[in-house]
Amino acid sequence: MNRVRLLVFNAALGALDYRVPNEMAIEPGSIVVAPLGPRQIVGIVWEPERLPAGEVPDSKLRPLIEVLPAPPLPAPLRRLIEWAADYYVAPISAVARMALGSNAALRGGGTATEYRLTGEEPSRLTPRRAAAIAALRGEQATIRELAAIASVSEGVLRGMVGAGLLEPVTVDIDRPYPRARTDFAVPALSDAQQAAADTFVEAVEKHGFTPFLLDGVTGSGKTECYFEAVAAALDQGRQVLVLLPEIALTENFLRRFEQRFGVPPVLWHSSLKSSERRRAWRAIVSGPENGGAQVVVGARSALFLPYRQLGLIVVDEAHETSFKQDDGVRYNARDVAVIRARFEGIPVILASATPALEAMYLADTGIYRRIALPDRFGGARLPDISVIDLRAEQPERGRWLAPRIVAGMRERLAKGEQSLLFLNRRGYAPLTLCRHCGYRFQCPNCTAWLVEHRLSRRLACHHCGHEVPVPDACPECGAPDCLVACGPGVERIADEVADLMPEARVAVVTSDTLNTPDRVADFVAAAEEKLIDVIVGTQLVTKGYHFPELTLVGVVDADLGLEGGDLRAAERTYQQIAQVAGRAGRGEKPGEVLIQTRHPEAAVITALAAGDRDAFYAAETEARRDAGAPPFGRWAAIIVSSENEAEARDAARAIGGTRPHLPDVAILGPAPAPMALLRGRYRYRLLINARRSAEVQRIISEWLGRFAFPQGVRVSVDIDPYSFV
DNA sequence: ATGAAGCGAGGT
DNA sequence: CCTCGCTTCATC
Repeated sequence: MNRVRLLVFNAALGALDYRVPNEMAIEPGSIVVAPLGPRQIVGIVWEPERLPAGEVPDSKLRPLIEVLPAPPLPAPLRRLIEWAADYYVAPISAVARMALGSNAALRGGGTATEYRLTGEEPSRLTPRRAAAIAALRGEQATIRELAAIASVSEGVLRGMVGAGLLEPVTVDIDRPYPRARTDFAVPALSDAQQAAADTFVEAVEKHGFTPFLLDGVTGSGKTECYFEAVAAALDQGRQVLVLLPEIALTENFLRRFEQRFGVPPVLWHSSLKSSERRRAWRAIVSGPENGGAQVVVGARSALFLPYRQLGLIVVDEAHETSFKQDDGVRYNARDVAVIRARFEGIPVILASATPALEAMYLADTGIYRRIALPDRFGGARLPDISVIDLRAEQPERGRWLAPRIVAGMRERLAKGEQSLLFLNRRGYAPLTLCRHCGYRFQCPNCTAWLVEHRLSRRLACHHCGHEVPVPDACPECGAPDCLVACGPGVERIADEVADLMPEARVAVVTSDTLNTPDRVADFVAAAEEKLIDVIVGTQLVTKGYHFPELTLVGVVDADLGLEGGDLRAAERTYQQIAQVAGRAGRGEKPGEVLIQTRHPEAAVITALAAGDRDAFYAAETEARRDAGAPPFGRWAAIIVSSENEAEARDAARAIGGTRPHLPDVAILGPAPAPMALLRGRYRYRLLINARRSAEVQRIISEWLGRFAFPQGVRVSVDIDPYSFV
């Protein structure tokens, strides 16, 4: 009897045993189709000793149906999946799912029919067709995807196909990607860059697990250094994965990549169209030969893909908190990247100007190899940083910018240089209230105020997407014209700049305004051509951009990130401000940074002002040590949620009532989570603080494994949480 | 997950 | 005696 164990993509089922038909060739990692009741499911052949399952007699086993035409998941990836499931206390099926692109990709081959505009412009157009033509210029995708892009129904587009406005294009799913040329444009590196690049190249050629921390100040040219390591891996016929924190970075990044290698990389992110995803996945699994993927640039979800021949992983902006996934499997891509490199036996480069404290600690203790680039490229100097004490230097009434920032911007405008104002708050105002009765606009689904967006004339919740038009009268007392905006968002700051300097050209840069690659490209081009004088932006502007004429950075509210009692608040504030400060003075002209705060004495602010990074890390290290926080201790959260408040509370209390009592483990709660209502679900939270030596994951899974909860209750575990909401 | 089976309440 | 809506159970 040829018996085999499958990992199936369902947490409740987990592992099921099947019989292998005689003529079928399978091995661990094979992706197969199996019968389940009346249905067919996809499963991955797994080593039975590594995937426990209930005993089922041979006589009950049904035969596998077929092996899918995709390479088996390699052993290092299977070990990584097991590791992540254990470490993050997540169902192994949920982790394994991230390795598979889509069901369609598993079949591979074949063609897809996409559509594009024919360019015909008939004299008479219905409004929907006109809107579709405007939205779809330059797009080519399936009808369904085009319908989503143009916000029209599929029926409209089908009608347009019939009318000859759209034409079908047959595309080969597995068509090859162009080859990268490692000698396309070899850059001239500084001595420090060359030394770093040489170290990376040597590690890539030796081909063993080596974790690097590429610790280089903003503007030091980290990317050029690791591009040489990428080139070395490609020359060896291996693949490279470059993880980036946000899709906003890619436009800029892609350009630099193409300038170095002559072709764009293969992209992987959540908003790929289905045919793009299919093509990318096939190329990734088929390896670097024959037009397969050589370099994959992706968001964190690219980390679990079945690369055939991985030779190097790079995590750029490795300190970014968006590498931490906050729903489903709550993994941190930065940490998992290092583990993957270990299983694959390859180097991994974590690049950052402001490394996470954990990474600094691992570098200090010699576990990571630190490669430092302490100077800016081309002799540019780091900017001068000064602090504006808002209690002493107050903005005018009803304004948010202190006179010194305004004077600085006027000076830059007169000289034809650019200014950047940073405020990590989208919209016009974070809170709207009625001056008559005091009514505050709150989200019905979340514990959060509705944020006024004046550009779209709406009040929006930034957590669940709930939106309402701004009303004319108070919904509570009915008084007309009584609503007042409280506090500033970037739109309000932009208004203030326009008021103070009517001749300045102001650009608001947030995820609302830069929501497509085209808009990002337009913004970058406009900034580079000096068609913008003042940029007002959220954290989107803190990274990646290089505008030589930008010489003044103003931080509107440095205290914003320090509120809320978040474990990493100080670190994140330091990183954000250091990153945005790094946008100033990247060219020949020196930069200046002005930081507005009400707490100029805070350790973060004094360290920033003094340019003393070591002082900040030293203070933060001691604070973490005292709090038993990472890297010295461990935190974990258990989040219990339900649409029914009482159900969530009861489940959380039931869990709390059976808490284990262990000497190395402190368990706090349950208490309502800081966002007690999120997307319509009531949330309770338990926090676990443990010594490093405690086996937190085992304790939690044994603790929670005893419970059976009602249908609507979800219990999720967050190991090493970043977000404390 | 997801469909089938089991079961009590209420309707014809 | 049937149907509806709900819970429980099995799927290898």
